[in-house]
Amino acid sequence: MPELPEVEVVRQGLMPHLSQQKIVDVVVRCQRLRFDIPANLTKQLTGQVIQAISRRGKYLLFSFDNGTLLCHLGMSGSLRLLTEDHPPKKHDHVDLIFKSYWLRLNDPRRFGMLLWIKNNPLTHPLLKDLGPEPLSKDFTTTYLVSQASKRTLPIKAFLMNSKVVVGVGNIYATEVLFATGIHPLTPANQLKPQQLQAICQQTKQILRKAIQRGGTTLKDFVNSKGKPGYFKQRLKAYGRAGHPCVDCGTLLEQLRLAQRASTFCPLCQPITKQIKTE
DNA sequence: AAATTCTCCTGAAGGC
DNA sequence: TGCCTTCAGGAGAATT
Repeated sequence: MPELPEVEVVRQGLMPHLSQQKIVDVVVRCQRLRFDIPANLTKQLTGQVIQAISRRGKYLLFSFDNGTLLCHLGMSGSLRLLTEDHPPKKHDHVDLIFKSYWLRLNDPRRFGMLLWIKNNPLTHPLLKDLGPEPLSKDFTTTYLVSQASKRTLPIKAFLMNSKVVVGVGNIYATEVLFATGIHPLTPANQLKPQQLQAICQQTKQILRKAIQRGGTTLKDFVNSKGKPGYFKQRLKAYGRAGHPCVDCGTLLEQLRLAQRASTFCPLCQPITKQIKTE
């Protein structure tokens, strides 16, 4: 499932090939994603030149002179850059066709989005309330302390809230809390500044390392060339419930938090006395 | 208001 | 073999 590192890997893979390339046609085979793909997409995009490919959180933004194509890969979406026009496979919903490239969106679970934004994309409802980029200078300990002080929700839900910080999904939130020795249920406002500093630092470090390794491939994720990422081998907690902790050997446990599996080490990430267990 | 739950969707995995 | 249930989850929408 693409989180920030995976989306960034896709962006970096597409950029050198598609920057300044003109779209000659658009094929929409299935328009029902998270939101319906706008009916006028082909008309808006045909003949337009990609000016830039940027990222905001887990969103990809393709900039054109007449607007912005906003793309979210959801859980299972992938963008593949083809150099030949292969016959479409199952769930190959959309093609952006260039002179010598085919950019193909495949999304089995259809949680992704493909939207056309006419005006400044940063004022769009989906983007305007997003929190800071975790790898930017705006994401600081001071910021986290101020945000966490007024919130009682579990730190893991807090970290995965895109209004607090963008791009951190279940995999990386799980890893950050393991790396910092913090129990996922700890209320955000009970964390000490020192712990929030550790969260801030580890978030940056883990995301950077994941990008360097090409992202995390659990099952679906491939970059724009169809290659998987190699960060899965580095995951210490996510997906390892029932396996020994890499630091102390205790069997990792799993709980359910905000509809998501949360794996943690009961010894390295102790629950504090204040936390309710039910 | 903040916190929690529901919802969309398909494919894989497990039970019988 | 097949049918059923459960699970995986990003994030907006709905509800508490």
